[in-house]
Amino acid sequence: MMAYEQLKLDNQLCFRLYTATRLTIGAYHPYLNPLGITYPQYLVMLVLWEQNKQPVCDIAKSLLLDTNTVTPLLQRMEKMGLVKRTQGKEDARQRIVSLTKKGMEMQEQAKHIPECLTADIIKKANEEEEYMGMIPMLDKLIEGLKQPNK
Amino acid sequence: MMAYEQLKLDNQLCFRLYTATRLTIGAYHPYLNPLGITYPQYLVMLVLWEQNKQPVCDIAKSLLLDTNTVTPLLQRMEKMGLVKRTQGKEDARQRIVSLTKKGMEMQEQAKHIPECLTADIIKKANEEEEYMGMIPMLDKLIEGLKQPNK
DNA sequence: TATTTTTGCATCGTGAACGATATAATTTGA
DNA sequence: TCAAATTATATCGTTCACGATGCAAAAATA
Repeated sequence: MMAYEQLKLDNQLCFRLYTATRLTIGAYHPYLNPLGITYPQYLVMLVLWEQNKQPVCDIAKSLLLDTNTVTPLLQRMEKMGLVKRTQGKEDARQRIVSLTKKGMEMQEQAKHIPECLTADIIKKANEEEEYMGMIPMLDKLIEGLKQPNK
Repeated sequence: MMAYEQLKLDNQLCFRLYTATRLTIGAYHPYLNPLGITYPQYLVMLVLWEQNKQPVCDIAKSLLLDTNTVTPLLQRMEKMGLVKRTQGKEDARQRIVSLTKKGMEMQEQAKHIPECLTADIIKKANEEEEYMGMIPMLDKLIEGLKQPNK
């Protein structure tokens, strides 16, 4: 049985994206484990540190995720004492998510993570420029594909 | 409260990788749904079409995954009638995974998926060269980070 | 050879992703 | 104004990822 050339794993861009993502998220573990949060939870923290008190839908929009992913994530984070969720005043459907004291203080502990991670990647895979060079392509890819989530 | 510049979502390479991956996998849905398989299952099929009859560990190695991810995946695929798993003869610990007739026939239906996907992405996000240009960088990134799974 | 270590596979538990669906509040528009 | 459509959130079920752990077979080593 012969594989079609185009079906070979080695010719798949998506498989590379998928693998690179998994491994890169794995590289965050040494820094996120001490904080007790996962990578998706870290992303939510980034969003809230940048802009506190947001309805669930805005957080979801920033992360290009649906609420059925974000809601349980926030529920776990609330249970951990990182955020609280209050009823919206103007729009009663909305749940406004805000950082607790603990959630705000975590920013200080997290502020070196990006540079640590860059350093780790450079050390293991060399050359920073190249990775940064991917950014415009990834952005274009995301922009083109993100329609469903508006 | 001010966010540190480096903690802004917009400065995160990994978030882009993560999002681009999710959206790209999503772009496979129109083609994988008719086959009744998921994207990770499609990856397993790619591996087996390229080389039938492999122990679980080899499949896992190809995909840079651990057996605790691959085993349940294969169990589901066996239940769907795509593969069968037999005891290894030389090494009794191994489970040899092979394609069923149904699994082999699926290759014919799948052979146009890569070009369809490329066409979709080009149509939505323009310019093929750029995405292909990411391949060497992703490979280097993967190579540098993949140590744990050997 | 006997013991230790490693390897291959499996199971369990947790946390995402995401399709499908539900519910209530808001908005639209006939 | 009142029904219909939309929006914001939540719940449920399934499938991945993956850490932790267990077990038996094989390999390494004393």
